[in-house]
Amino acid sequence: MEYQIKHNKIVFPINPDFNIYDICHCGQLFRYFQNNQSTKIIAKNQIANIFSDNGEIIIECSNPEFFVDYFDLGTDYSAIKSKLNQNDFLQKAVNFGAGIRILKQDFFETFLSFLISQNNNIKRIQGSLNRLASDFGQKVGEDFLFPTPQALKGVGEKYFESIGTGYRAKYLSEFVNNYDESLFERLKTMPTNLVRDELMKFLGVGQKVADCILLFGMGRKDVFPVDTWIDKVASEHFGLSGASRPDMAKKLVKYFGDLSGYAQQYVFYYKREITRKNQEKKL
DNA sequence: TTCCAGGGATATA
DNA sequence: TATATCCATGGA
Repeated sequence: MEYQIKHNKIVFPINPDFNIYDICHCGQLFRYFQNNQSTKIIAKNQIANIFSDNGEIIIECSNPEFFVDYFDLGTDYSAIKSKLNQNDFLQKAVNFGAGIRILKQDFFETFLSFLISQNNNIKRIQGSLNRLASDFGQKVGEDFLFPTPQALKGVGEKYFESIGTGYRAKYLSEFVNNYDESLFERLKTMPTNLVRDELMKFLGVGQKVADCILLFGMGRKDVFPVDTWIDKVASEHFGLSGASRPDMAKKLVKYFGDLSGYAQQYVFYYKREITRKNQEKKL
């Protein structure tokens, strides 16, 4: 995507390949805050305010290079979408969530976020993560950055229970106390299947959580995380009814190849939002 | 009140 | 290897 960096801003024309509402609501990040005027995203130790003005999208931040990478601005999403459009269901999903981008999020933050996510709902995940940030993250103005691994060293199960993570508190405590900064460096050049095996050695990490960490925290697109929503779609629209979730993931990756991660996000967002809107109609 | 949420650990066969 | 049960908790 064509963009310009001006002082503390990234600027580009409003276009169909970037929609901040789609980006925030497609379930890949949890620490976003929206009002009528703008959207604030806190990612790792960086803060961005995103708004539109005079036909342009403006991403205001102190570190533009960080957010050029974060929003994956170097990737041509039009090309990806036109390939996915060859599938009928994907065409609807892509049309619905046309402004999605797969964010390149921090490994440690993604790991913690998706440990909390299992058998949980997005509202509660957001609440837990924001309480974690306000208790252990650096304060910048009225905001809190995501806590560093060092800041969370020694934090116990009781604390994680107190921020509403339920039975996952044990997983979180184990992770922050065993986390080694060299982990990401060790994994980042390994093949996806081997990385998945390594991630699944952590308590509380199964294939789905591992695949989310691979997709959102390691930039791997050859994964298709299968959660309850993807399970429904795979059963209803891809002829995979009755298959186990790992089997669904395997078949979906075989079909979508290196575009799997993108396809998964469009499908997840579409299915979840359509279901939510249908439920609102019934009220 | 019951069901569900970006599932996984554990026990059992 | 495959299936059944249990796990905290807030929202609908």
